[in-house]
Order: sequence, then structure tokens, then C-alpha cells
Amino acid sequence: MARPQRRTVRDIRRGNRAVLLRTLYFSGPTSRNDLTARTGLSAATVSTMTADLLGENIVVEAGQVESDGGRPRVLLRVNPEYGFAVGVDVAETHVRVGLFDLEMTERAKVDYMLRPARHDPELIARHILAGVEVVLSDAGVSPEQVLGIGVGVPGIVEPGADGVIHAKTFGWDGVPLGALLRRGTSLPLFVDNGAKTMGQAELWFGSGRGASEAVIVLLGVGVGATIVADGTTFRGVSSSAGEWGHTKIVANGRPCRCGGRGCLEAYVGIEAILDRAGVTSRGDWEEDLAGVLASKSPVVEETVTYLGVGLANLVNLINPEKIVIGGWVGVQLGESLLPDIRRATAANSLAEPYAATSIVLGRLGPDAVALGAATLVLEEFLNAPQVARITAAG
Amino acid sequence: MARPQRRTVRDIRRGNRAVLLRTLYFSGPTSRNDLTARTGLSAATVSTMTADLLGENIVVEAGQVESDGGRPRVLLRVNPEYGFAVGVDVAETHVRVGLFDLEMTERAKVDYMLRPARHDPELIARHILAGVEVVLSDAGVSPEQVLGIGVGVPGIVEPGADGVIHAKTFGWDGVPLGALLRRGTSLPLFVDNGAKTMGQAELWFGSGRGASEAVIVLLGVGVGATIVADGTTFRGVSSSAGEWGHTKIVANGRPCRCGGRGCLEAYVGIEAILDRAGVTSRGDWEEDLAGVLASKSPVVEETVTYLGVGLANLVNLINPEKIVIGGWVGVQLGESLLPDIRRATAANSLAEPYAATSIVLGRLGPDAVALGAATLVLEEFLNAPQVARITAAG
DNA sequence: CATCTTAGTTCAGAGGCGAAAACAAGCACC
DNA sequence: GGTGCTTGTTTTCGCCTCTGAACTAAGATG
Repeated sequence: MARPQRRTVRDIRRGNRAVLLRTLYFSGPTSRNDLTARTGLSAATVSTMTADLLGENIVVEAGQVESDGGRPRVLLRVNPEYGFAVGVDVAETHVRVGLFDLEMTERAKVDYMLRPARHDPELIARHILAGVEVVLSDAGVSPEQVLGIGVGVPGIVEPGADGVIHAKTFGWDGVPLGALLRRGTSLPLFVDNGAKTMGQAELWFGSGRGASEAVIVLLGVGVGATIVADGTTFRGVSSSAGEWGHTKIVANGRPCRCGGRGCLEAYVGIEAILDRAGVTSRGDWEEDLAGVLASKSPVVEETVTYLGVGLANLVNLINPEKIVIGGWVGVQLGESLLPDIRRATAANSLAEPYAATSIVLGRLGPDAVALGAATLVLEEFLNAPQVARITAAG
Repeated sequence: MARPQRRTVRDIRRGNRAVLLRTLYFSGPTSRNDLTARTGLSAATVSTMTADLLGENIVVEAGQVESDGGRPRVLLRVNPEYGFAVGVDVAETHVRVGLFDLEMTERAKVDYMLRPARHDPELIARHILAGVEVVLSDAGVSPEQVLGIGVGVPGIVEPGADGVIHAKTFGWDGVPLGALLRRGTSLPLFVDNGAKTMGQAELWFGSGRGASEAVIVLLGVGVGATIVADGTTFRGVSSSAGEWGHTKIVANGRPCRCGGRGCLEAYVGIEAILDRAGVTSRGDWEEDLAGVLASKSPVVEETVTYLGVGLANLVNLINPEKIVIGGWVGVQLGESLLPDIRRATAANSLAEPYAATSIVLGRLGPDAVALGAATLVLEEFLNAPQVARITAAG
């Protein structure tokens, strides 16, 4: 019942161009010949289209491969310097702005510390805009070369151009961050939830690479998930899908900071773990967690069990091909306990879907949020590589 | 990261033809003029394409509409007799075979009772094949007019041509029902889980109509869900997505017939409800449930709470636009308790996604499984209306 | 240097869509 | 009844895209 969508000859070209570009991007240096095989397009089409792309400098040659007794193939690749993407991570304690080339290599970055409870939207918007200028000049990149700015933020982001955000922990209720930023830049903007941008990063460049049905869970202070269906992030009707942390695993259980009871986050969020272990934090949660893990406290096993229940619910409901456990708590737990987590998940899920799922640890560090935000720009670029970009003064 | 898919000029035609046909199907009698507006296609294209469809008898004229001062519009509609679809419901106690025209009006049906614990796959395949012959001759339809056979079965159906089924309650583990049926017919076959076909029916013709992000839950002996993302059923990597009944809502809770503990089904499945209410069934579960509901037993309220938790988890995780409660237990509960169910759901879900969701009762009765199965055929027809159908002897 | 092999380009042809002109079919009003 | 007006549908024509096949390019081999 997907909505009807007419097509015209031009869409074909656009679509095939995107197909070609994606193939080129993900298969690395490739010859035209290979491209015909991989895309199913005719050699003629590949030839004319690559000629276009070369002419636009989106694609560049990358050496040759000898063949035994014939004309050597010329390798082609996406020009990593054709454009750049800015990725921004708006977090509790800092705003980080990174500049990435098309290969998602970080070219420059800058951090702005936030004083606790100073989450004035205007201030954050100013930090972001200043950060963009800084990374551009640091890397010697002009604004015209920037394809867009991706921003990962906490909370729920309304779909729509204004990037309206609801983030309880920030005290933001209906903050139009997108609109605020647009006052200071006319570059394309992409605002999304930080857990989702992290998920996107793991999906494209981390442990989730290649999976088309996957869940990337984020365990940290908060607990969330990115659900990937058919290769794209599933957002639900109002972009809030994936609020795994507040699904209930114990009806009427422990109170959670969301106001509910029995939420998964109330068992496996860092605060909940420390609380249940009776640890009074001295400020360094990572160290505290390491202490708990080393202590062989029964809380560890319980945590694994609860996490297993939460993961099993995903296995049963979503039937993913892969579950990636990310977030610093997730990685710290997983490093020593992954087999136990798998066991706990198996114990609580149906045999068929469990057998179809592999549970792995995330591979990208805490920079994944900014990287994923930049990936939003990359995604747009690969889907609709514009010939004429709207250039704009930063 | 959706897989690349090349396109050629011919695909456009196919796609636009499908767009046109879907619009025609769902917007009822429509003029060519309206179609240009609704589809976005040019008048020229609509004209030639409808001419084709009229020529193939897929579309027929349906009267005229006067206009004030101009040429009257000729109304067009999909010819409900262009073809027929068979829908089969394979249930615990019976096999039902129905014949539907393209408007999904039931033209004939036949039931075969199953002796308890007589779920021999061969027998069931024979029933289905016999049933097809019966409904065809009852309705005076020849096999050439049948577009396909849809079958709704319990359990997990592997993706693939053989329709391999794993259904614990049937004692089926790897039964290739599709292959068995293909021995007796060469009509196109579509085998799917019965909860999913029911979901499909509610989505297309019941309370879910028009929703593009939805969940249709089935409460009966078993408990399951159909997750609809972007208008189509979400299946996960091995077609088992939607096993909501065995998600855990009470870690380490009541034992469930799946072998696990604390499953939703162990609280809101009919057997669980009766068990918790201390009712020893005399065979008529519907009556038993009515008794429990009338008794004002605290079990009723508990059940509503547990159901609310289960639904809230869907709200948080999936963020659907609509949740349809179906299945006979669901409808029986919902008729008197829907407001309470909504309240219980609200109490356990986050405010934003809850506000975006409407929770409604299913509208289709127990025949929805067979109807939904037939809808699989319809869906195929609307997506790829073949000019030359492969006709086959039944 | 003739021949073989493989890679890439060019060209003609088929099929698709849209804009606009042409045609069709009513109404209204003199 | 004729003439113009309005609206719906069809036809014509030009442009775009893809593909298959012929053709060119570039190296290996003996």
C-alpha cells in the first residue's frame, strides 16, 4: 500500500546514477567493466555515465589493473575531495563539530564544552555555526565545497524542515534547532537523534556494515536503539521509533527517570547498574562500572540477564540479521561478557529468529555520533548526486 | 544502503501502470482526468495506459459524471471479474478455502474440519486442493480466471518458493506446504503466516486502512503482531518478525508454552487469562472469557495492565500511527475495555509516541485470515499486472 | 608485425514520458 | 439552431534513456 509514485524517464537516469555512485563508493576502486557486472547496467550506459561523473569531478581515475592479454582496466573511484560533510554531536557535556571528506576521514574537529545545565539553544546554535567556520578554515576548505551539515542531538526530532527537538534531559521542548541554524548558514541541514546517527555510523562503517535488517543498540546513560529495515533507518510515524530503553521488561518494576516503571533503562542504564550495585559515584562512571564488573557482584549477572531479555525482545519482534551493541556501557559490558549476553538472549528468544541473528559489539568509538551525522549528508549525496549544487555563503 | 537496482525504460511503464491501477482500485470509480491529478502522470500517459487496460479488460467503464458546462467525464474502475483470488485459512480446527473476486467479495467458500491432532501435511494439502476445485465450480469460475492462491498458516514461514513452515503447535517442523501444493496446481502460490495475512486484511480493508506505519496485533489462543512499515508488512531477515506474544514483559515471570518465562502470551493469551482467573474450561473459550469479563475479577484489570504494557512497548519501539487490536480475544476484551486499554498503554509509554498513535479495534471477523491470504494475490496483481498471464490447469 | 584478448566508446533504434495542439462533447445564450 | 465557452480525452511530436552491436583502444604473444 506504499503510496503511488509516478516516474518519468529522467528519474531513471537519476536512479541509475545513484546506483552507479553507490557501487563505486562501496566497492572501492572499480573498473567500468566491473561496474557493468555489479550494477546490471549495459556497458554503454556505464560508459556515458562515468564520463559525466568524471567530467563533474565526482569520480576520478585510480590507476590501472593489468589483464592477461588485453587492454588494462582503468580503475575509478569516488573523488574523496569532491565535497565535504560536517558532522555535529550535541551531547550533555559538549558540542563537537567535525569535518569529513567523502571517504569519511576526519579532516578537522573542534569541541565546545558546555557548562552543566547550560543548554541554551541559541548558545548551542552559535557553537555549531562557529565550529563549522573553525573546521573549515583549519582544513582549508571553502564553504562551497561543503555538501551539508548533519547534526546529532538527544531526544526526539520532529520530521520537517525546522528540525524541532524534544529533549527532556536538555529541558528542550520544541526547540527548532534547524531553524536557528538556518539563520547562520544556507548549507543543507540534517538534524537527527544522536542514537540514530550513531546507528547509522555503525551500519555504514562499523560492525553493521552490509546488513539490511539490523538493530544497533546504544547503552550509555540512556538506552536506545536504531532499527534498520531494508537498509534504512526505521523512524515510525513521528520519528521516535527505537525508544527501546523505555520498553518495559518488568511490569511494575523499578522506577525509571522517564516516570515509568520497569523500563529496560532502569536496569541496564549506567545509573541503574551503579545504583543496583550500591555504588555511589565519585564522578567517573567508566571507572565505577569497571569496578562493578571486577567485583563479581551478582548485579553483573542480573544486568546481563536483563539485557538479554531486552535483546531477546528485539530478536523476537524485529527478527534482525544482526544486533550491534554500541555505546560505551555496551562496549564495556560486551568486552568481557559478550558470550553471557548471547546466552541470556538465547534463553529468552524463540529459536528460529535467534538462530538468524548474530550479536556483535560496536566498532566505532564515541566519535560515532558525529561521524553518523556526517553520514546523513553522505547518504543524501549518494542518493541524489546533484550536478548543480546550491552554493551558499557559510 | 538499500541494494542497488538498475532501471530501464520498461520499468517505468510497469511502475506507472501499477500506480494507475492502485489508484483506480483504491479511489473507486474515477475519471481519466482525476487520474492525472491523483497520479501526477500526464493526461497523455493516462489516456494511452487506460486504453491498454480497457483493451485487456482489466479496467471497465462505470458510467459518467456530468460536469457543469463541459464534456462529461467517463468513470473507470477495475473490473472486479477480471480475475479471482483464492484465500485459504489453515487453522487448528479447520481448513477454510474462499474464492474472492478482485473487489474481495467472497464468491464461494468451503470448510474442512480437522480432527484434533490430525495435522498431516499431505491431508491438509489435499483439503486445500480439493477446496479450490469446489469453490471454483460452486462459483462457476474457471481455473484460468484465478490469479493465484494465498494460504495463511500458523507458525513461521521461510522465505522462498517452497513455502517451508515451522509450526510448533501443529507439530510441523520444516513442512514444505508450498511444494506439496504445487504438485496439484500450477497457479501462483503465496504462503504466509496467518497472523500476517490477518494483519494484511485489516490494513487493506479493515481498521488499518490508509495507515502506512501501523501494528496490527492478534489476540487469540496465540498472540502475535503484524508490523507495517511504509505500507508493507515488515518481515525481518527470516520472515519471523512480529513475534510479539513471546516478548517478555516480566523478566522471569509466568512460564509460557513456548518454554520461556514472562512472555506477554503467558498473561494475555486466552489460556493464560482463564488460568489466572482459575477457570476450568468446559470447551467454549469465548463463553469462558465472557464469564471472566462479567465477573469483575481483578484478573480483568491485571490483563488490561499487561496488555497495556505490551502495547506500550510497541508504541515506544515502533512509533506507529495506528494500532489495530484484532483476534477474537482482542475484540472481546476491547469491546468493553478499550478505554482502559488505552489508559494502560498511555501509562506505560512515552508521551510523544503515544500521542501519535491511535488504538482501535479490528473490524474484520475471523474470516480475515482467508481474506488476507487472498489479498496477497491482489497485492501481487496490483504491483505487477501482467498482460499475459501464465494460465494453467488447476 | 600479425593476431588474439579484453576494455571501453559510439551509434542507431526502440520505448517511454510530457507539452501542446487537436478533437470531442456538452452547456448557454442569443 | 448557430456560435462561443468550458471541460475531458486523444493525438502528434520532440526529447530522454536505455540497449545491442559495431567499432576503436590498448596491451600480450610469438
